[in-house]
Amino acid sequence: MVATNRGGSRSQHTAGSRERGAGGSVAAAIREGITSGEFAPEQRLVEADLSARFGTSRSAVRSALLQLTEEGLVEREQNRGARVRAVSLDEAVEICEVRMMLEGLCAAKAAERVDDAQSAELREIGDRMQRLVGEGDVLGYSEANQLLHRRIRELSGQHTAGAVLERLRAQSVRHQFRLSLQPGRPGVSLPEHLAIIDAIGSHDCEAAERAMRTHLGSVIGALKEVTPGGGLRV
Amino acid sequence: MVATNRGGSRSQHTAGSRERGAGGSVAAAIREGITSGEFAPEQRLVEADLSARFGTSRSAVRSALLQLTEEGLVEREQNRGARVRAVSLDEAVEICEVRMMLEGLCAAKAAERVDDAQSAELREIGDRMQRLVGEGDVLGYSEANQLLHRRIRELSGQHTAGAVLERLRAQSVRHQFRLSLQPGRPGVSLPEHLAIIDAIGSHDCEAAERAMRTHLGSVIGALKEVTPGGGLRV
DNA sequence: GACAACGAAATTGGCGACAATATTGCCGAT
DNA sequence: ATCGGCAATATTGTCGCCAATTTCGTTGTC
Repeated sequence: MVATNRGGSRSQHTAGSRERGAGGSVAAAIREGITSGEFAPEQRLVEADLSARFGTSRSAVRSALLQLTEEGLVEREQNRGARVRAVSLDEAVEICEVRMMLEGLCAAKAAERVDDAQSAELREIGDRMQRLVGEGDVLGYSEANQLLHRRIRELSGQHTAGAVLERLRAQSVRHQFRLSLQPGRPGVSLPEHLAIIDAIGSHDCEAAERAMRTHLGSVIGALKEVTPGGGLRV
Repeated sequence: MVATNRGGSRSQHTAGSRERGAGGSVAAAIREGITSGEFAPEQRLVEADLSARFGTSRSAVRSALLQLTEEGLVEREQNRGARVRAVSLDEAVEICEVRMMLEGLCAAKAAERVDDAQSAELREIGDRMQRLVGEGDVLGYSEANQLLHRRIRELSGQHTAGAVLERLRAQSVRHQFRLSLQPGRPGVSLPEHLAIIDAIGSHDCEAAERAMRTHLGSVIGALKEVTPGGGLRV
């Protein structure tokens, strides 16, 4: 018995978020439901209901919920089921502090690695952001914002940091969205974004890290200001 | 009712870590096996074998494996089973870069929050490290090293960063251990640790962050030097 | 002798059923 | 009317079984 054969040569992967099998697609569906707001925070996620809804078996839902628990999107209690995890404002701030560090790292690495075509692409995103702010397209700006951050992450080549950031983004998407709807917010964050793009384009690692930190520091300040009550849920 | 040996063997784990249910304790056992080196990298983890070994059902092992996959400790391939994930040197370096940022954050926050008793505790750990290095107790020094980093994490009050760091630590424990056995290594890292303790003790956030970054930068350098071949597995 | 096709063994994936536990509604006593 | 105990329900936890897939050994053919 046992088969302790080792030494297979698997190419290293990036711990990204590709789904596996049927259970994975169920997890993706539930994740989508949570991030899109269809499933509200603290809402109970009953296994039988979800299995009926997605037309799969209960065990598929079960393993999906287990996976999402690890990702920090759902909470489970012994014999009491799963529910959508509500991240408090304090947690959202903590997440932003981690982002400040990790995206700072990614920005520095990106500044070190980008070629001309790539920095031109970033500048194009910056131009689009500027135009969208001018047009008052808040939703479009929010999308471009996410795109810019993701692109910088990708350009950094930091798979570990990227995986961590992707998970944290899923957890705090609700706070992010709420913040993006705040009037006057784009006017503050736009120049910060442009500064990041400039620093990366001129291959200035330190400036890129500093600019990214400044930007996320500003996000933290805005988060605290919007809900000064403290650890309220959202 | 055939030989339905249920409830067979559990309850011997009073494990302090708040694992959930039987499946959780199985996950803890497998995790222990991986981090302790009992299960080698790339070694196959056959569900039936593990269930026999731990006296639990195959589904418990199955869900445990799923959880460990999310934690980044095992890899799974469709219809081909699970195996212990081998983290390459490149990945270990990436992990250290993330640690550099996140532990830097924790050090800064710790410097901001510690009271006198806590900083005295840190200084005591520093004294112990110094003594252990003098005695040539490499293993004891490695333990004290982990304790110091963990304690700083705890003092920082940063739960999000702490959770990320804990997961990354489990992934890179093998590289960490290998590095600690390197001759001359303690002599290099000891003063770095003492500098961190000093900075936190004097409530100097910036200095604490800088000292922690310097320390982990040195760890990265040592990692690269020990295995200059590149992305070899360990 | 090498190679391809075939078949048997091993292993995982998924499903339904049953047991354990928590929650809810109900009833009676104070 | 309220509170505590008790039964009914709802939901999760766990198990064994069977199908699907991969892997490995065998055999036949060129």
